[in-house]
Amino acid sequence: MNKNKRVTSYDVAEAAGVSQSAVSRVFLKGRSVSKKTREKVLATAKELGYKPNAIARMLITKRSGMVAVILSSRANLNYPEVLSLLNKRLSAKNERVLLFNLDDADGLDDILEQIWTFQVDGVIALAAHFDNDSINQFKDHNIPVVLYNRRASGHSASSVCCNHEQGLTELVSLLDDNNHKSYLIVGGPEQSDVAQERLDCSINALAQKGHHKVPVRYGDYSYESGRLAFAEWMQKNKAPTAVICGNDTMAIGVIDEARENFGLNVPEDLSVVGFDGVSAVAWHSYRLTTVKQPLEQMTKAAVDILLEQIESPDNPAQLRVWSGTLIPGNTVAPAKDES
Amino acid sequence: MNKNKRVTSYDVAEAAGVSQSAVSRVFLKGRSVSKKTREKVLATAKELGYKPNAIARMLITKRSGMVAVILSSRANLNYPEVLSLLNKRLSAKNERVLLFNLDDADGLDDILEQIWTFQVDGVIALAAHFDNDSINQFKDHNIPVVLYNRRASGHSASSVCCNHEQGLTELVSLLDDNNHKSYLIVGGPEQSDVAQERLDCSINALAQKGHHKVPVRYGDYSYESGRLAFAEWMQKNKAPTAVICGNDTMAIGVIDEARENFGLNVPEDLSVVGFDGVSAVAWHSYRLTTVKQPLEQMTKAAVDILLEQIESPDNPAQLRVWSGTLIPGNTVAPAKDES
DNA sequence: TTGTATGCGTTATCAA
DNA sequence: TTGATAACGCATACAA
Repeated sequence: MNKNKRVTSYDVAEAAGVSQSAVSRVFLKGRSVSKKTREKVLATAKELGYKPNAIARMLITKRSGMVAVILSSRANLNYPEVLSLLNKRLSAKNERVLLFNLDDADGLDDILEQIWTFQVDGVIALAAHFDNDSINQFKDHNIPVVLYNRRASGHSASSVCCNHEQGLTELVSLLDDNNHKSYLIVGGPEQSDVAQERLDCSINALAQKGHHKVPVRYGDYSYESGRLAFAEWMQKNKAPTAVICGNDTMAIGVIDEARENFGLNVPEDLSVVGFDGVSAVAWHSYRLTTVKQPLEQMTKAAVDILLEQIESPDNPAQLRVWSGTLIPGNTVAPAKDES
Repeated sequence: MNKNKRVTSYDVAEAAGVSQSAVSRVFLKGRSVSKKTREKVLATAKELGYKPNAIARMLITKRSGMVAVILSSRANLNYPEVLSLLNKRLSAKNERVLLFNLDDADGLDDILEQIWTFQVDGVIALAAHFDNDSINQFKDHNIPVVLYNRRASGHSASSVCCNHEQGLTELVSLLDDNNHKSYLIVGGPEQSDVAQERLDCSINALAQKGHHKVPVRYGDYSYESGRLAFAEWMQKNKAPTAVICGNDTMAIGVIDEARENFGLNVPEDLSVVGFDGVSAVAWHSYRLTTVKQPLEQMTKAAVDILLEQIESPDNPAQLRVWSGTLIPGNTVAPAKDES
C-alpha cells in the first residue's frame, strides 16, 4: 500500500524485470506481447496495484476519452432520462461524460473555455442558450459537436431532433377534428430554441386548419408556470376550449389550474395537449394527450454520429430527425357547441 | 486557424519573445509576472488562440480538477435535482463532474477501475449498490469520497445524510395521532441501502407506537411499482388504512391505484405518506404528505466536505445529518372507525 | 517480440 | 522578475 506515491509503469517494469514499454504494451490491446511476459507483467501489476494513468495517456494520444454534455437545468423535464441514456451509450463506447450546466447565457464563455482546455473528444449540447456563434467556435477548435433537439443553421454541426412539426401537426389535427375553434398556446421560455420551434410549429399547424391569431402565453417549462399562464389568461379573457402547451409539465399545470381554480373539467370543458411524453403523463390523474419523443433512438443516434465525427472529422455534418409518437391519452374531447 | 496543430505555450512564447515559463506563469494566479510581459503574453495568446492544456497540467500538478459522481438511474426521482445542484456547486469551486452510472452491481468494478485511472480528485457516491468493501478501496487509493444518503460503517468515509429516522418518526406519529391501526409499508428496492434504512426506520417508529408485524411490499421506486405493490396486496388482503411508502413516486402510484382500481378515496378511506419532497408532491391531484430532504444544504455540505478532504487528506471522516421537513399535504386523515 | 529513446504540454525548481 | 531544465507517466518509432 504505497501511500504517497502512485505506482507507475516503471515500477512494474522494474519489479517484473522487463522494460517500461513492455508494460505499456500489455495494457494496450492489439500489441504484440509474448504470453510469458504478459502474464508476468499482469501478475506484478496486480501485486503492486498498478493502474495505467489515463491523464498521461491522454496527453500522448490526444484523446481524452471524455465527451462534454452541456445541459440547462431548466430545460425539459425529460433531460434526466436523456442524460442517463447518453451516459449509458457513451460508456459502452468507452467514453466518459463530463458534465456542464449552462443556466445563464453569460456562463457560456466560461464553459466553452473549459471545454477547450479539457480537450474533450466531442460535445453533445442540450442547452437552451446556444447561438450559432458558439457553435461555430467548435468548428474553429476542431471539435465535433452534436446538437440535441436544436438545428444548426448551415452545416456547421450535426443535429438529432424530434420532428416537432409532425408532432404538433398531429396534435393540432386531433384538436381540429374535435371541432375546437378557441385556442390558447402556452409556450416554453422565449430564449429556448426548442420552445420557439414548437411555438412556430403550433401556430403554423393551426393556421393551416384555418385558426389564425391564436393567443400565446409563455411559461418556463415548469408546472407552476403552466398554472400561472392559464390563470393570467383567464383573468381577462374567456376560457379557450383547447390549450396547446410547450411541454408536458406545463400542460399538467394548466390542467390542475383549470380544474382547481376555474371549475373546468378536463377534457369535457377543456382539452389540453402537451409535448415530450414524460413518465408523469401516464399518471391516472392526468393521462395527458401528448407526443412522445423517441429518446432511445435519438440518444443512440447522437452518440453514434458523434463518435463517427470523432473518428472521421472530415465527414460532413448530418441531421437526423425522428417522428414523435402520438399518445392519445385522455385530455382531448370534442369541443362543446358554443352557439 | 491552425487546423492540425494545437497552439502550445511554446508557440506563444516564441511569438511574444519570452520564455515558455513566462507564458505558463501568466496563466497561473499568484505568480510574479511583470505587468508588461503579462500584457504582451496575453495579447499574443489571444491572437494565436492559445488555451492552456488542462491534461498536461493535470499530469504535473496531480490534480485533475474532476470529481466523479456515481449514481444509479433507478435511484430516487430526486437525483436529477441533486446532480444539478452538485454540478453547480462543484463548478463554483472549479471542479468538473465526471459522471458514472452504476446500474448493476457487476459494473461496479469497471467503474472503480476507471475512477482510479482518471485520477479524479474525489468522489461523491449516490449509488444504491455500494458495499463497504468498495468504500475501503477508495481509502487504499487515497482518494476522498463522500457518501450521499448512505452511512459508511466505521470511519472510512464521510457521509451526508437526511435523517430518515426523524422524518419517518414524524410521519408515523402523524398517522398514529390520526388513530391509524392498520398499516402497509411499500419499501424501495431491497438492494438499496437508503431503501433499507427507510424501511427499518418505519418499522421501528411503528413499533414504538405499538404497531407490530406491519406487512411490507417492495417496489423499485417507480410509479408503476407503487401501483403494483398496492394492487398485489389488495388481491389477498383487506385494505389498510394507512400506507407508508419508500419514496414519493411510489406513494403517488399507490394513491392512483387505490383511487382507480379499488374505489378508495385518499385521504378519507386511505392515508398515504411518501418521502423525498419531489416537485410532483405539490401537484393538485396529489398534495402528498411527505418529508422533504434539504437538498440545498445536503449538496452544499457534500461538496464542502469533499473539498476539505481533498485539501487535507488526513482530516478525519465526518458525518453530517440533516432533518427533513414535514410537508403536511393532504393525504392523511383520521382513520375510519373499524368497529 | 523486446528494449531504447523521444515526445506529449504543462508546472516546479532553481539559479541568474 | 525571468529563463533554463527537469519532472509528470505514458505511448510510439525505431533498432535490435
